[in-house]
Amino acid sequence: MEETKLPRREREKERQRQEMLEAALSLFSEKGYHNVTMHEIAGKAEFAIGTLYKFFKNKEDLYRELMLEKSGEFHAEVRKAIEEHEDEVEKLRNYVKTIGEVFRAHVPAIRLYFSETHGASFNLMAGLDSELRKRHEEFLQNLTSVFAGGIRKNRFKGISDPYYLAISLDGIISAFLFRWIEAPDLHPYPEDPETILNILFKGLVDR
Amino acid sequence: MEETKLPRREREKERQRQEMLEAALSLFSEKGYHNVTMHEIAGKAEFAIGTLYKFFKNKEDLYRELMLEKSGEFHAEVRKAIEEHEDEVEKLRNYVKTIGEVFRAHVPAIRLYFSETHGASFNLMAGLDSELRKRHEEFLQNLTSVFAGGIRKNRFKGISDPYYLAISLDGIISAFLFRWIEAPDLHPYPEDPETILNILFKGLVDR
Amino acid sequence: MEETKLPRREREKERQRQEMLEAALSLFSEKGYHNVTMHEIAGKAEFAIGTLYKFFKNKEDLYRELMLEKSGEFHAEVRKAIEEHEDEVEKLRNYVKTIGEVFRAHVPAIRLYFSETHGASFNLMAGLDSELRKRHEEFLQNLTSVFAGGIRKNRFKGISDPYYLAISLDGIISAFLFRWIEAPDLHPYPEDPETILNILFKGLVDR
Amino acid sequence: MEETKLPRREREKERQRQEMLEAALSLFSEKGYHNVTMHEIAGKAEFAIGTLYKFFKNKEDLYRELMLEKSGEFHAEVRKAIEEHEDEVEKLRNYVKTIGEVFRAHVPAIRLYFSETHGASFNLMAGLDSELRKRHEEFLQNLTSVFAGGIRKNRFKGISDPYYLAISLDGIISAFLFRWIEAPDLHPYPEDPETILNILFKGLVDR
DNA sequence: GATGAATGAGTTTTCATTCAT
DNA sequence: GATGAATGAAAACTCATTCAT
Repeated sequence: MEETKLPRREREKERQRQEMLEAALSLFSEKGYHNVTMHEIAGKAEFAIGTLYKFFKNKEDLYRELMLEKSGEFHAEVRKAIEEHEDEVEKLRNYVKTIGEVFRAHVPAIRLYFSETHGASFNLMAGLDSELRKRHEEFLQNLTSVFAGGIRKNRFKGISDPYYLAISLDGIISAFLFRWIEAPDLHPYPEDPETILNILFKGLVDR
Repeated sequence: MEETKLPRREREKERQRQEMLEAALSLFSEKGYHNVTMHEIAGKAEFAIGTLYKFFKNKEDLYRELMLEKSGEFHAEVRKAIEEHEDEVEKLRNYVKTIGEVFRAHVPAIRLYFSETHGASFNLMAGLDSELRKRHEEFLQNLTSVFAGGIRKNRFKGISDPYYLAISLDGIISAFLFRWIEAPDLHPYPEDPETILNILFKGLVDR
Repeated sequence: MEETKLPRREREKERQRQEMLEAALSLFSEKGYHNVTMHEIAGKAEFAIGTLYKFFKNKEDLYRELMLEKSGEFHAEVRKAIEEHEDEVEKLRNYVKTIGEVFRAHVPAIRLYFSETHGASFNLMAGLDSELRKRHEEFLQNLTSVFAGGIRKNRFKGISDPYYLAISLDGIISAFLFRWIEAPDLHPYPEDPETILNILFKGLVDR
Repeated sequence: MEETKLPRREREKERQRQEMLEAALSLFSEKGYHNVTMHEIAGKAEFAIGTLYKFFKNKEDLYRELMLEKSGEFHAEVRKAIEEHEDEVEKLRNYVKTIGEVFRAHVPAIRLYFSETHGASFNLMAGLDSELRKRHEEFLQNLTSVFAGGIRKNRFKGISDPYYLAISLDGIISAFLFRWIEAPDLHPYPEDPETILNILFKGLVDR
């Protein structure tokens, strides 16, 4: 019985940490990093400000951990989507579909993520930046392998470099998703993954 | 000689304004809006703080005017690139090439632009946001017309919706440029526009 | 013993608040609202500037609360002086005497009070102004009742309107007190209330 | 001809000075000393800021001169009212009447005057204060003489000290006028001087 | 002599962070 | 271990005043 005590402590602690991160995410995504105070976060999470600082060294640290955690979950889901199927076309289809679902499920985190990866944080948090970028690059490598594999296996014919194809698919999807985030009703993300994939597969053909 | 007197005043004023905007741009793009103080900007532009406030009502106003001005120049150059040629393929080629040049010429402004259009500004400056987005949307409409025209004139065959093609080309280019901005040496923007256009034209073909 | 714990917190807080108000009063009364900085007040009260702002939303708020509190104490003492006695002449006598004592005890507050009620605050703080004036008007009504009562009960004969008599007594006392505030040694406030009352009672008689 | 040239210059200068003082008076009386900027005054008077500083050493100086000038006019009119008649009762009657007219004619100046003499400027402008007070004291001496004269000549019987009577009449009138300034409709200044004089003459009589 | 552009000291206010209880 | 009162550095912005043209 005694041996569960500490783990319970741990679990309790982790639960509190999550509550704080959740409060922070919701506030950051709504108002932006600089327009949220540590007191607000503590208040929303229903902890004392001192307690917040017990869990996170400072505001930047809190932000960093939040971003890393969310980006971890995010990439895990997307990577799984790619690995799930054998066939490369199916992998791509599933990727396009999954990323839409993930976005829908995590709008606040995504808003923050975009702001970090495509955006204004600049040197704000140099360290965080580089970690997120590393993960993005890793993911691009995964996607590159899918394209390379598909070409090798003659599943489809890739005239362009697989890495470039990966960057491009990522860019296309980002463009659609970014527009969707800004105005979900005006710019829906295509239900059918084919809509997006076809842009690459046969978007334009020279006469 | 007397008749140049008043214009000279005006020109002098405009020159000062530009110096202030230039200083602001360089600082904002390096450190981000919230990490730059008005004193820093005034200092870098070599004016007293009071003088800065003579030209711009407040920090937000300075930022807004900076963004609108730069985005105006930027869009003008890109639009010209599209309108310059008759042939649609040539239009696209020129667009891809020009945008690379524009980026190279205005790195700091672009960093800021990305941060505003793809980024973290949240509600910070609702008015600016919407103006910049409007311009981007207008540009996408221009690009859509190019695709639609090319298809109509049988210059190339577009399987996908022209609007989607516009979004996609924009997305692909953004992806390349964003990577280039982050690490120019590691991720050069393709010299030859064909490299990017081919991703759309024959990037991938179903077996 | 435990039950005193929370009240002690409260009492401690109130004590600090009073220290801040006291510092503010002394500075405001010496130099005037606009010539006192929040840092000065914090410094004099021996608190950090942030602590001052924990207690008062802003400078105006601090001023308002100070004035309302002091004016409350002030009016309470004077009203009590009027209500204490049965006989109207005695009421007036006691009022003239008490107001002198109150002034002597609260010189700095009085200086501020004068500046607000007879003075230069203009539209600076519309809300405060009106509250203080309301209280003064209420007090004049009390005084009017005393005069009316004295006349009704044949305690003395009032040729003039009781309300005018109230305004006048207030004006006479103010004139004496204002002069005393400016130069206590040169213009002492009459020790004997009769000196002032007699001005009204038989100051001047037509031949 | 030449000798009129300089006087004309002088006169022109004085006219400009008056325009500046008038603009300042209107703004100060409306918003209070600290809420008016030198630029506002220059703007309202339609002069350049530099020109304003040619006429007045600084803001305080402008204020001082404004107050001294207005108080000079004011006291001259009132003194004249006292001196005009032979009979002391008539003097007082005329004084009460005239002061009401002067107030009506110079509301903005009066507001400022009250704020200076009964009010909040404190040490703001020690020098000014003392000059204005000196004039007020002089005026009280004039009034004292009237009371003393009236008593001596058996024109009326003064039970109280003539100086005290002067202070009191001044206080009564101030009380009425102050109320009138604050709310002219609610608290009109008595049309008939007798209303006020009777408060002193037979306001209250012991049974 | 008039002008008004330029100056920068000084003010209010916020908020990340600490530490005694 | 949690708390939240206290801190004070730092930022945006104003405005009296000067002085080159």
